[in-house]
Amino acid sequence: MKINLKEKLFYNIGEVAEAFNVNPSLIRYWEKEFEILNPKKTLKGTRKYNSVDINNLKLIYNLLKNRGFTIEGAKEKIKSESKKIEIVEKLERIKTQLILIEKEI
Amino acid sequence: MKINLKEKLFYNIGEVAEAFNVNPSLIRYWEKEFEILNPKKTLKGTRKYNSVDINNLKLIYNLLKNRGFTIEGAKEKIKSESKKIEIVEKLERIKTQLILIEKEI
DNA sequence: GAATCTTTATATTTACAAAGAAAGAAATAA
DNA sequence: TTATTTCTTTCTTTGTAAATATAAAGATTC
Repeated sequence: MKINLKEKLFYNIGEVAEAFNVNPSLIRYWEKEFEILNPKKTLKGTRKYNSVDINNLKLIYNLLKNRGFTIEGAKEKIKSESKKIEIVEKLERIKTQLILIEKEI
Repeated sequence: MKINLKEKLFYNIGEVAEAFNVNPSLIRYWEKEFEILNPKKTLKGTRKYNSVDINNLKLIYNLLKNRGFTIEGAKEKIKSESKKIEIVEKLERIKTQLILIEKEI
């Protein structure tokens, strides 16, 4: 990324595209393909990217442009990663439950 | 894979293609793309696949068809994996050297 | 004659870009 | 200020190039 995207709360597609050095159409295309990419839109439909959107874009960019995944492959990867996170969270909750039980005993 | 490829020492391209449920042309195409794929050939040029070749095919198939890599991405992945293995081997050799030195002291 | 070979042509899929319309922003005139 | 013009950006839809996969052709081998 040329420009650093950490000054504003929201960015337009042009700024984002320039930062990633890709065509704006590509950013829109990724939006169609990847569920996680969901920038807010103004009433007239202009996209507004916040830091979460930027991070998701970084993730997608990395998988596609650096790590050599296909779009489908990247989708799967993202899904399985988020599943892993879910499982870890589940285990964390179980852990705190168990600690509580231990204390009661 | 439909058929299990563990009975013979060598298989022809037709058997391999059927086992992976792909077109023979695809197997030849992958051979052009992936250096690691190097089946022996008879004097007349007929390909003979042994277990190493089959394993390499499994690896390639898995990266492309299951894990969603592009061809280029899969090539990179294979390279970086083999580099990892090289490094581990290097470290193993250093370890034995160090043990020898320790004993001398 | 069924399977394989190489080379070349073609189909299919994937990833991205172009085109024309609409909206936004900036400069200029009333 | 408030219209008006002008230039830029973004929109969606459609088109297209590149990558990937397969098929065809003609010759050769099993």
